Amino acid sequence: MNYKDLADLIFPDAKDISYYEEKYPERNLKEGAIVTRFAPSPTGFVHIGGLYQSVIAKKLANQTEGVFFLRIEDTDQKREVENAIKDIVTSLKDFGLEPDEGMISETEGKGNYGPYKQSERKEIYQAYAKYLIEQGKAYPCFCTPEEGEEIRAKQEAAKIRPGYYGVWAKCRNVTVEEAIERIKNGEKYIVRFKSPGREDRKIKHHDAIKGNVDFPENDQDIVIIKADGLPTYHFAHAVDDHLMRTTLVIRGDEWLSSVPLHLQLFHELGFKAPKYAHIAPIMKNDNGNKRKLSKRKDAEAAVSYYEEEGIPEEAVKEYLLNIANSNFENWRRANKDKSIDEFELQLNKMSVSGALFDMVKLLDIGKTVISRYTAEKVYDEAKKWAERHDEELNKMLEDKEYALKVFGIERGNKKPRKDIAKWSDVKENIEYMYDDVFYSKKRDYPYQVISDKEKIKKILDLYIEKYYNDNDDKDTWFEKIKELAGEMGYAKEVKEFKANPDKYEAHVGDVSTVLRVALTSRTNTPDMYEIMKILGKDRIKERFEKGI
RNA sequence: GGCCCCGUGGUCAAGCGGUUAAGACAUCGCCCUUUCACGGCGGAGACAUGGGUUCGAUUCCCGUCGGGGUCACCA
Repeated sequence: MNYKDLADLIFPDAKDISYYEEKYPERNLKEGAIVTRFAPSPTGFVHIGGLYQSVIAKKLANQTEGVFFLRIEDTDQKREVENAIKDIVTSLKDFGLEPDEGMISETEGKGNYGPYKQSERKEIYQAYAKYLIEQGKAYPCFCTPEEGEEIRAKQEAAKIRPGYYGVWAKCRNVTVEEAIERIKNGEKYIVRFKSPGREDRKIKHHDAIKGNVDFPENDQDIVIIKADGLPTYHFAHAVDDHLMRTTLVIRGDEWLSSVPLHLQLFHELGFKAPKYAHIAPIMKNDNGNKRKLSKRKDAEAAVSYYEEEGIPEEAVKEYLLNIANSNFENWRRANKDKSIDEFELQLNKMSVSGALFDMVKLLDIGKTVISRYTAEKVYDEAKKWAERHDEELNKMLEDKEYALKVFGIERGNKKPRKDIAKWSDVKENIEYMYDDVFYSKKRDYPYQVISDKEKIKKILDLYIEKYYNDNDDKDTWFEKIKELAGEMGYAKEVKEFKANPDKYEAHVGDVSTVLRVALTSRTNTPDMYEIMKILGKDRIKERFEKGI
């Protein structure tokens, strides 16, 4: 009896691997094209780190006219979470990161290298596991999980390196005959890789991001097929990325230390190994210690958070690109109107260690991104957000024509307003332009320098009766406020006031403040001329009457 | 603990043996301005540490300290 008999006994129905090799041929792409993927496991919501990887992967594929695909790694059925796949697919779509190939919904895949869900590839993994067994490069292991723990405990007690290797790999030397007999007797087993590695030898790895990294060879006989017949991550990675003809594996750097194993697997399977790019995670400061953004502790770890807060997808992507390649910022400044698709990402410029997540910076980018939008776009996005998250704002925005005027204030000129960082800022920013909302809420009138009620009333009355005219242009409009200041005995120019502080009680700016506060109940607003234009005389008058 | 990686202002980071050690965000001041947001100008603020190597180290080497990752029938 030989390895072949053993392999046939374990996987009687498995196809010969030549079947798959022919079915999934080399891709016919131009030289240098990168085939890469996002390969999450469906264990919950999409993490910002996953989005980060996807942004990078998609960009690299696009830049090189390659392929970006989505593969679902669901080989651990215990951890699977309902709707997770749907969530992954829609998150990518929301951020404009649709894969060229791979899963496009909970159940459907697109492309010629599928299935793109690992649980549907069971027979493929088994074919390759069988192939390894036939070659004596893998073997059935009869150790129970409990025995495994015992071995580990002994190793820890003896302070030696833990794991299934060398003399500890009990089943490695079980003869074919014995193995066959034990299997026939119904003994439970898993399949392990027979590692040809030696811990005292080094391997060299060149990572596209981390650079040159040397490791000891892998000598662990890791399991490749679990008790449930599904492969472990390592084995599935080797088989899938070979068969899907991946050229560049982009993944989190928690995988870096598995590289020796993976390279060995590729080698023993007779595959050409892909290149690797291990990305440093996005971190968070936690009491002086850095740690990865955590799904459990940090709201901002979930991609859905950004949608809920109304932070534009574009801002999130720009921020991520910023972390990826710090020269993005310079590029952006030099190319204000270009699409980020035109920016060329370089892997070797990526940071080797993890960056702290900076919400302040993200929001700053959000402000800039939104300031570039037209009133129409601001309206559309704000409306879309309001429909999902803010009923009151949604109602305010029903009158599109009016909303467009409001959003049009100081927008579209060379120095557009930068006061909205995220859609959830919008309501607070515009609510005073809506009578219903404005009058329904409790308002303070924080008058400043001129706070005497009589004087305020006089200013307001004079202004609306004598000076205000719907048809004034901005210069005339302001000229009149100056005249009003003069009539009140205040300085018509701020400079004059500053030159003669004792001579005047107040100046034109203070008069403006009175008007502004009466109008909006706040001391800070965008351009008051434009606000008055939109409000019109009747509403201005009404506000003056109520604002005293 | 073993192995691997990393250590430039508060944060993200240029730098790659000789620099007044860029830039961005944040912060402070001034200017612009009827307020604010913007914009402009300016300020403060950094090479973890100790040894080497060198005419000269932020840069190269070693140690120390600090941080991160990994050591599953999880990915």
